[in-house]
Amino acid sequence: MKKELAPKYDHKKVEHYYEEWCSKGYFTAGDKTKDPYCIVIPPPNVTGKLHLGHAWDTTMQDMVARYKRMQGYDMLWLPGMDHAGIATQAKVDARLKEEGVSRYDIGREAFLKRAWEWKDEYAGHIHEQWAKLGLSLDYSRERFTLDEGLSEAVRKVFVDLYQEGLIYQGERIINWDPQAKTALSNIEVIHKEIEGCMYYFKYEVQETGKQLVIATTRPETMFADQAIFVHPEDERYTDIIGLHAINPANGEALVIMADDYIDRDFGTAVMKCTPAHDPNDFALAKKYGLSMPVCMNPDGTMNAMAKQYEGMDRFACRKALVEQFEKDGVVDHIEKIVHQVGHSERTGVIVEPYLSKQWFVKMEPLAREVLKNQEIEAEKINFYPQRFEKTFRQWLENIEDWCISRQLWWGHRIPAWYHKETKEIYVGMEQPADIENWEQDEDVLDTWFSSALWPFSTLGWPHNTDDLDRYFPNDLLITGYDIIFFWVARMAFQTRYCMKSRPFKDVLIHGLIRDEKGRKMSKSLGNGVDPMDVIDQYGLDSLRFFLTTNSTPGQDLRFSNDKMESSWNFINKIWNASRFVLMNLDDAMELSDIDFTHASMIDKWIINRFNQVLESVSANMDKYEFALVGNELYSFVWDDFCSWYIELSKAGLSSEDKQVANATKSTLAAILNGIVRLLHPFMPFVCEELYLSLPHEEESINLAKWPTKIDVTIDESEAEGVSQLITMIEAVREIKTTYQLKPSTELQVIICDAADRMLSCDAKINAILQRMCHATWIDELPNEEMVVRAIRGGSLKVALASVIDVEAEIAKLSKEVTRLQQEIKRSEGMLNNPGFVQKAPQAKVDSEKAKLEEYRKQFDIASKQLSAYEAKRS
RNA sequence: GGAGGUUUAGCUCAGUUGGGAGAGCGUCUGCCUUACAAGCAGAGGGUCGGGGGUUCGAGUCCCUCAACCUCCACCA
Repeated sequence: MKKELAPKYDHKKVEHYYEEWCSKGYFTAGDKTKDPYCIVIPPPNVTGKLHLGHAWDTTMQDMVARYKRMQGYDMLWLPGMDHAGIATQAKVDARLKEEGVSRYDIGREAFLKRAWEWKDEYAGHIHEQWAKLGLSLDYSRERFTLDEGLSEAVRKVFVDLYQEGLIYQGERIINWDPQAKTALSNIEVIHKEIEGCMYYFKYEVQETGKQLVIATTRPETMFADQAIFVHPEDERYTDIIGLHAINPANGEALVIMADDYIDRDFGTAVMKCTPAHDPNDFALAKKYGLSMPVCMNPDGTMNAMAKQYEGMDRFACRKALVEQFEKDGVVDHIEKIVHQVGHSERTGVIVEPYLSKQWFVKMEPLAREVLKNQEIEAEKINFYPQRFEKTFRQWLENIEDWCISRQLWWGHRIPAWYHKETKEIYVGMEQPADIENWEQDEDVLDTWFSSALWPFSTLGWPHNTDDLDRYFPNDLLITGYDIIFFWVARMAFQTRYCMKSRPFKDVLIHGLIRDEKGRKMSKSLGNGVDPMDVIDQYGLDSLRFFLTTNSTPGQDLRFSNDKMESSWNFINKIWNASRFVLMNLDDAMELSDIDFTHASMIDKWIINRFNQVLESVSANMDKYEFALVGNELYSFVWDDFCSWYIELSKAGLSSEDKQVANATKSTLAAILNGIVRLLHPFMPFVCEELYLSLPHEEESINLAKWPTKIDVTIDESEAEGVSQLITMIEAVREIKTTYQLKPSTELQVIICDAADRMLSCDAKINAILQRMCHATWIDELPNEEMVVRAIRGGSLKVALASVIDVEAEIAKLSKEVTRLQQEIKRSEGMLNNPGFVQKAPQAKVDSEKAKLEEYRKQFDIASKQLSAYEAKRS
């Protein structure tokens, strides 16, 4: 059953197959007669809608999935979403705020109910968008990071790591987000350059009355200062070591201590030590056993240590304190500086380094295992492009312990319980039997703790499922370079720990998508492009082709409306080519009717080109070089197939000889069917429409196989004949343009061989010349001046005495002669070089010899003609 | 302070083991040729950021300089 093809390409009328494809189970994995291939989707956050970056990331995955399916793999592309702890909680908080309540008003249980409602709502949006993007996901295996199975996996990993001593609880300086009121890991802190001040304050040495000047950027933390440090060998200060200085903020005496951590060249080389509010100070305090009081509340306001400033916001306190110091003459001077300050990745507020009790993963042993396995060929994760492995390794080599507890409600609650009386701690998969005597840890785990398990938790781990056995390790992961640390590295060590394996063999890293001006798309700039709008305007197939053919692995991609249009035009071109083919095929034609027995040299030429393209396209697909594939298909379809073959085929189609016409029809049908299959990973919808309209085998292109070489070969003289024909046509067209003749002007041409002997007319070629460029090949040498053009293997001449511009022809020929001389010189140089002849591949040497021969022939013809014109002139 | 990226036609970018500089868009000229004017046929346009080196041969490999960008680590 063939489909009718509409006269005009309209993406909106074509992109409707998705539900049908899903319901027919084309994307459901599990055919055990085939080899498995598995990709898991990077789970999008349930916080919002998918943006163009998601469209790019998932389109590449879909391309691989469709390619692998066509190659005969049992392809599993597993979908899922991430609960995105802090981000989702912030969204739900905001929604509650609109209703005038806070999460504390409604309590943990009711809050979680609201969060699940949020999740359901946004999961719905994401499903709609995945459908719009045409993704060949196996929805029967969809997972969510907070679902029951994944939660079990999370608990098991936590318990195992805890029991091995790789998870511990500790009081440390962590990054505190005072808005979300939770701890953050290091990589959730974005360092941004902002303007600030370096405040220089005067301290009085208690014992001597002398003045010390000490710098700080955060005066409000002075209430928690515990000591003053100088360098032990700093002669300026050696005499005051062991004495005390008065803290101007609260009048307390701070002991002056010495440690070689102090940089003698920085500032005044005197540092105040605030153990609970700075990681370096904390380390010093630990070394010397100083106490570590905290002077702030979790919401970023000052606590009772700040005396009259209690309850004031940290920055308001800073301002007020400095004003007070100005009045009191404590300020030595204030320097405006630009410095890096940590901001929360999610809420954007300035992060407070803060002493707090949290859970940590001890990273060094886990990272070491990953690094060790990167040395083993069968165990390493292969990065595409390779340079990203360096990024990955360097992070693991300099890793710090991972703070995994979050003071949130939305997430996996930490499976630790504290005994109400004994304060004993219990960590286990299940709650203690006598639960009434225990209280569970209030905190939840960092979202990335669960995402780190994604490659195997989604397949059923910790249970031994068939899927786990079959699809793990995954074959490929595709993601952006921005989450190598967040996610790729964490999957690497958690998978190594839990599964004693790499999570996936290959990881393809892509860049970020930017707007037309090259800026990052962001909410604050309001320059985001909604993929759904693009799809509405140009269609999904155009978007997919744009995304995959205008990008280089690992490089950023700039959105461009011009290139979207160009993608659409390409699809339109294929559409029209298909219409042409369909108009010329017999309605009843099936693939089984294809017969190349009487194929012409032109038919063989395009078949040969197709075979070449197929080979290189397959090789580049295997290397994830989608842009190279797309560009090659673009020029094959547009230039070779449409501009040359279709035009040349018109002669064959109108041939009296039925067998010849049938061979041409067969070639048109076979090549176009092959093209549509090669393009299916890029543009599944239009390819389905075309596939079903043309002679085809399967009920859907989703079931079609990746093409194989067509078993028709072209011999050398035939190939030469086509090349010669093409250059003839080009020569005639160029002459007509140069002499401002209408394209429809009938010209008579003669063809000469390399020795300038006139060749007699070939009727078939003549018919083609007629059709392609309104030229007639004649046998008689005209008795008048001729324009000459080099063609493959000889020359083409046209009698144009009345219009020949001798000077222009001389100029043109001189240029040509010079060019040929240079080429001959270059070619001879190469071939006379023993190094080249001995070392270069034989094929290279042969082709160079052939080129040289051709150049010499053309040179002879051109120089002879040039002298003829010159003689004429004088 | 470390690491990485970019620099090629007017614009946006390709250029996979070193072997005659490419595409899309834009520009100029001519065409409604019965698949496509969202098209067809021609044409013009680049000392491949600068300098040096390796090589018979460098956009491609090495060194160096410059400009722009990104990430990581940052100190009171």
